[in-house]
Amino acid sequence: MILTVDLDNEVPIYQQLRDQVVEAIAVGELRPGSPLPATRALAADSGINFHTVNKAYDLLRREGLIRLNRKTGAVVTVPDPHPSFPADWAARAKTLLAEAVAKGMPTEELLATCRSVIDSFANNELEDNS
Amino acid sequence: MILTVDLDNEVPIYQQLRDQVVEAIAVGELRPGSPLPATRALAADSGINFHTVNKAYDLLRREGLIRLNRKTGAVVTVPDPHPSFPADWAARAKTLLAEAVAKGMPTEELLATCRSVIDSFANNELEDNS
DNA sequence: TCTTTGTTATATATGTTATACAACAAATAA
DNA sequence: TTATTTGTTGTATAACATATATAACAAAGA
Repeated sequence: MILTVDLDNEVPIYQQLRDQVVEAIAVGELRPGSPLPATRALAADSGINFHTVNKAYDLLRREGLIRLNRKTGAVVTVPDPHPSFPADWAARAKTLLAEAVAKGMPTEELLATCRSVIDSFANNELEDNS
Repeated sequence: MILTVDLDNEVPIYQQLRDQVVEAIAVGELRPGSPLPATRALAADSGINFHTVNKAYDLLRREGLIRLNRKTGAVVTVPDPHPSFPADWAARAKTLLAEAVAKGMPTEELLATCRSVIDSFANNELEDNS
């Protein structure tokens, strides 16, 4: 599990860490039961404050993606989706898709991009099973 | 052109306004040449400060979606996409799609949701032509 | 001239982000 | 038992983002 931060990026550090963990779960690099680095270790390796890592882990915990305790550290959980998640996600997807349409991207290209990204997740999952 | 704001929403007001304009352009409710409300008028109608409206309009201008001048006010422009836009957009789409996959949403449901949203844009465009 | 429009400037209040230092509690290893 | 490692919590500070308030300027049109 390799996590990196870009201090020059406008995206907050804790959000960068959160996004990388989410993508790692999506591609199957992290599965239910997989451990994440200890907050202090990750902070030292990344050259950032451990409170910032703490905030990223707390966000992931509130999203229901990881579990935290003193015994095992941070561990990926089995997904337990809220009933409202699909609708909430669709609303955010609408905003993102609208931006692309407003900027003149053809709708076929939008769907092709989404399909390509999703396929890249699935393909990585298969590779990890080998 | 009806714009509303939700002060209890965690999303910043200027971002809410920006998102609504983007969606209105995507569905064809706003087209190249369409005027937007004057900053002071919109601020008064929404009960917010006109500087906040100003910030939303400035963001839309920097995104290349509207044009601002003293004569005509804020006007929707013809989309002039940057060459890097599709790649940048794909990176953001990846983050959003990864979240849904990590939360256990089936990939077919993801694509179906995207397709449904895009279709809703296209359908509204046709309705506006009548 | 008067009004309307965008534009710019300054100031204030509140919330967010990130860091720093410190201490506590629980589990594990020596 | 002692020492270490882990997550957890607290306070403090600095920088930046968000939103409001008041004010003034410039350009176009009625």
